[in-house]
Amino acid sequence: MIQKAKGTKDILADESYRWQLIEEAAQETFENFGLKEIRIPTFEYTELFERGVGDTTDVVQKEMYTFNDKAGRSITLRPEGTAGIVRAYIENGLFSKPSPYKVWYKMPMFRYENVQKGRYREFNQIGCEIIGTSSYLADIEAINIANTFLKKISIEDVKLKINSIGCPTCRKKYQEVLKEFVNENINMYCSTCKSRLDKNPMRILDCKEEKCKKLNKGAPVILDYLCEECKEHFENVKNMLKQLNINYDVDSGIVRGLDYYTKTVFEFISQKDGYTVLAGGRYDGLIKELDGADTPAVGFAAGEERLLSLIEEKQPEDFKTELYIATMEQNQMKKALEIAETLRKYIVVETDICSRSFNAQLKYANKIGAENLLVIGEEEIKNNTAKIKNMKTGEEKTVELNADSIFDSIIEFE
RNA sequence: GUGGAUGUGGCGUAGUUGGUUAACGCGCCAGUUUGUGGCACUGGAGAUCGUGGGUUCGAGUCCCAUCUUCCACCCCA
Repeated sequence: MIQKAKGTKDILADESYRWQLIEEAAQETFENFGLKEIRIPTFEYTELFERGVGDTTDVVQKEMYTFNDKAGRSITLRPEGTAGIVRAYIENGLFSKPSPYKVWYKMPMFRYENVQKGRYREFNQIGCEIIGTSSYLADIEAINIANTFLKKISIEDVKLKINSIGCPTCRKKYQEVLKEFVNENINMYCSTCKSRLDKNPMRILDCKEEKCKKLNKGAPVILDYLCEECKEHFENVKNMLKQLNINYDVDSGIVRGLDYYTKTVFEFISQKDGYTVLAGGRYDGLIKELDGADTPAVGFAAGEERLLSLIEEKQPEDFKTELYIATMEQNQMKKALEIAETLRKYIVVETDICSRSFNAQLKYANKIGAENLLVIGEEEIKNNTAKIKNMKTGEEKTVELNADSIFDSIIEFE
């Protein structure tokens, strides 16, 4: 038997409406902030991610779905959204649109990693990008949008953590100090940390090994080495969050695994599951890195599967069939279909499509939870009247055999 | 990439130290019921026991390999 590919998921008809709920909430939230939806290709040339996301990152080094197409071009299924959107921004000359350029998206991402809780190889991200402003107010806007969205889908059990990782200038200074600190005890660190020293020293602070954690005590903190501009930016962000009553913790351990981040980074972490449901930050250097003009930007992305797992207990109502039309014999089908066609402008109507017996039709109507039942037989056609029944209460009513009269009595039942 | 657990009709399970046509509940379909569903009863469809090897007269049961799913590490949303 052919199974679904590892790390993928079927979203069946009895749960797709929960996804729609989240997606509708997302669309509403983003639109209320004036963002419009963008859709970009599922795959790009591999180079985009190597340069955009960073070729030393784990995502690029070991998690990409990369292959050669028939003409020998290296293609990669997008592992994240930002690089592609920035590519589209540059390629389509969107800098000539009113600035800032603000978009949101909802699209599947692909990462070849081992499956575990809240993690799939094909997963869906909902996110946004605000391109063209360096103001701290844009950082606030991003966090504010994220916060509003999470509230709208009733996710309260999350903690906002923020940090600033500075700009290339102050980060360079900091990394030197950090390297000196680590170097004093370098042979006591674990082997991965040793290899991180040159490549990406800030990752060392993120190490989960007990001995490394201990060694890291008293390590210099990036926040103490921010340049004037970065420092002021971060202070402004914190002040405004306070004024807006958005609770946050400053966590100097938040480093982010993608190379393009600068200054403000933030994560909303689930208290229950411990994983990040939404994360983002500023990426002032990315557009230039991808051969665009020097343009600041900020954005975030949320994992839809993770959001969903947090609201699993809450089961909103799926839609129900409001009227089932049963026929005694199939020569009443024409009438049934005519009435159904008219009523479908307003309500959900089902009729028999299995050539079932009258009795079997009723059983089916009951099983799918149809709210009302209309029976059409020889008599009804002759007298042009029929009985309509509320399946829940059992209440019955005689109506004229036309859409208006049927619709009216369905309304009356409610 | 590393480590642990798992796999029997659509779903949830049973299957005794290896022994005849793999069982049960739910669900699905039909009938009892050519004029009203839910209840009940009767019948039916549906499983090469994850896959491939091996041991054996004989494997759902034992051995090996492999895959999936779940969980953890790494990393990330």
